[in-house]
Amino acid sequence: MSHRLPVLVQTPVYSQLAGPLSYRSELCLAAGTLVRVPLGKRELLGVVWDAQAEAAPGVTEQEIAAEKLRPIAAVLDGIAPLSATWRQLLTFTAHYYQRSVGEVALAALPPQLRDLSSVQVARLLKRQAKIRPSGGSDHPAPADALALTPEQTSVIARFETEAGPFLLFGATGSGKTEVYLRSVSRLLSSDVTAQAMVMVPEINLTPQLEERFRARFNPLFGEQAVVSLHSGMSPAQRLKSWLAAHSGAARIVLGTRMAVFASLPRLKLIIVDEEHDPSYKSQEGARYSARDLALYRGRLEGAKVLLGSATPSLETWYHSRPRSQGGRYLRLEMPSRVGSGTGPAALAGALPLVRRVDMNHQPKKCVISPPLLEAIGQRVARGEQSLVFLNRRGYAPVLYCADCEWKSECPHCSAYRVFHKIDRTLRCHHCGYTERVPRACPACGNPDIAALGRGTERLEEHLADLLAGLRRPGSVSEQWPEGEPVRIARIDADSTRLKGQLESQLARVHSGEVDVLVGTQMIAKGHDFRRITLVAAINPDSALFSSDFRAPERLFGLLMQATGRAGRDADMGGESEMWLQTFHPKHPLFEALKRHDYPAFAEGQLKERAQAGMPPFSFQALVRSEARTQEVAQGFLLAASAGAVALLEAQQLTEHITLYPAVPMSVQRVADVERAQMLIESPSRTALQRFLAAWQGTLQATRQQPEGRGLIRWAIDVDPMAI
DNA sequence: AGCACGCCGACT
DNA sequence: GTCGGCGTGCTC
Repeated sequence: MSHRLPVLVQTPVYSQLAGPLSYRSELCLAAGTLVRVPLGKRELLGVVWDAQAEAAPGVTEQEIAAEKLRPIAAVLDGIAPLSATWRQLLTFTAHYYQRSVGEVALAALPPQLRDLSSVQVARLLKRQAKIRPSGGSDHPAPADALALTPEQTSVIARFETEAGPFLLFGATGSGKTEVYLRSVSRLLSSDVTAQAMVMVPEINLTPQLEERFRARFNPLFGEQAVVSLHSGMSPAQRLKSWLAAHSGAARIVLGTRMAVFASLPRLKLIIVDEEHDPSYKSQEGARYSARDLALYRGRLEGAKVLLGSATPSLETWYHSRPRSQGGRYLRLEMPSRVGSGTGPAALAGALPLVRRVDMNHQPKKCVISPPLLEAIGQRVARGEQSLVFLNRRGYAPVLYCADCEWKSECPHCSAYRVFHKIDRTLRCHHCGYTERVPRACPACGNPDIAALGRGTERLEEHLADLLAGLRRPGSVSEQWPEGEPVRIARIDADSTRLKGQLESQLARVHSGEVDVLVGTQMIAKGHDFRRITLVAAINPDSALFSSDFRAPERLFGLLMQATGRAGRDADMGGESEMWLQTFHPKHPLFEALKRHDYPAFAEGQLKERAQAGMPPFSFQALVRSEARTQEVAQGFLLAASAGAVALLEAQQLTEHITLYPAVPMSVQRVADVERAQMLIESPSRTALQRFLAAWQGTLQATRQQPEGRGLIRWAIDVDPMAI
């Protein structure tokens, strides 16, 4: 007897094939089974899906005659079927973010699984089974013997006894990672099959976390206990990690946002470190938030969820207000820094002093104000390190001709090309278009073209100039009778492009070889610098008056994180400083930062958001469209919103949904493609979801109509990060 | 999305 | 006379 099986393959929503496809099979395969199926001339990886699954939004389902069904090509029977909760997680993700289930589910599997034949997979599994080591010894994890601070002890106790989800609100350097390690350790020792997932925002941060987890857990649970999942791994490594997690052999999965979709049959704990980080929101394909999905998945699977941050997202902060006021997460606080135990008790764990330099009272056009320069000089003289932070890479953001007003515009984007002095190029940071710097103005021939503004390259050069007279202490030698000159290093996306460069640069800083480190936000995140006693933000003002309502939140988080880089060694903690050069020293954001007072900052922001009816007090979605001309891009959105009005009437949602007009995106043209967007807002998440699901069909239909002619693509971004 | 079929321009 | 441009159409 032959069965009719629904199978998901990787097809996008707008392909008319968005729902599961039907195939014939002699075997009645369980939902979740991986198969290979023919589609047209191709053979694709598919997942047997649940029979009752409804069609994708905007697609009308039609039954295909039994005799026209094609048979399944192969069954990957070495791999256990994906669980019902995994399927539910992916179904939810697809619906919530308005994509097809096939696209989302197949993208969540390791890419190599899609290319491998069933024979190759079987061979691989055989090899894996052979090398599987037996579990580790039952020695207690060595580091679990270390003393915890009272704050850590109390947080762990509450985490164990209460339900969550939890927000671990801990200052930088308060020992959040130790809490993660301890919670995982307790779980895995008390439940011999339990699995845990730990997410970090960036690939850069995984090696250092992986090292700590391996050191702690490999001796206990064997070599396969800890695996990583992130896009920097080779396809083969990713498949291996994925299979280890799926089979239950891996007890701990570390990874970036993609890890939230890993198959973990015995998942009991999910940790989201630096939960506020925008990297958790995907900007490609399904625009999912791995943090939000972690919470959903935790609820679905009965796993505890722990979000950690020193500067939580305002959404999380709001949801973690006291339960008596309607809060849904439990807030656990660790306000104090951990002292290393070697320094004087009074200084151990002190937070850096925040100093504001009022740039209105400094020499005009100075980049490093005299008092800051003086302070950096003092650090150099004492053999301490400084970190100078500027969120703009390259030498200068624009070249300019004073004679004819020519500017280094990108011919393909509505943006300026950035001058990179190192290789004498003009580079567009949006489309990558690169040219050699012209010797003279390309418009009028004036040989005297100027660099406007500054990036990290120029700052590095400028600092070298300013500090040229200084000598490193104790460096007098035959070669340097007056002592060696100050050493400056730069860390940004350009100086760390090649593999291993970031590591070697960081090693130079750690060894004390570098006196002053210049860099972008890359250096503000996570890296544990021991000898830095001064951090300076050169120009943090630009984000203060941004049109993006989330800009202050991001700036505060970034500056707080940067502040956290200073004085992590307790011996120096009390004397370390964070310097801010600003034209608005009295701005409430800086006032709160000075007091290290995130709650006050958050309260102010939440008040503003509540008044303006913005998230978390409302829910948003963005439709973006791309075309050769701005008229077509906006015309498509305009036509689709006309359809939306009728839809809202029919759904009786007119009162609950606000449609904003289509506007050009802030960077209107990228790589010769014009971009437009349109905001949809609602105080109710359910109403927004209902509307979007129905509107999906209108958007697809609009594309076929005259208004859709010339449209390159469109996409919905639910809960967008930036508007 | 892939991959076909299908009809008009510059090359061996 | 062919190779190849990408415009529409189909895939359980």
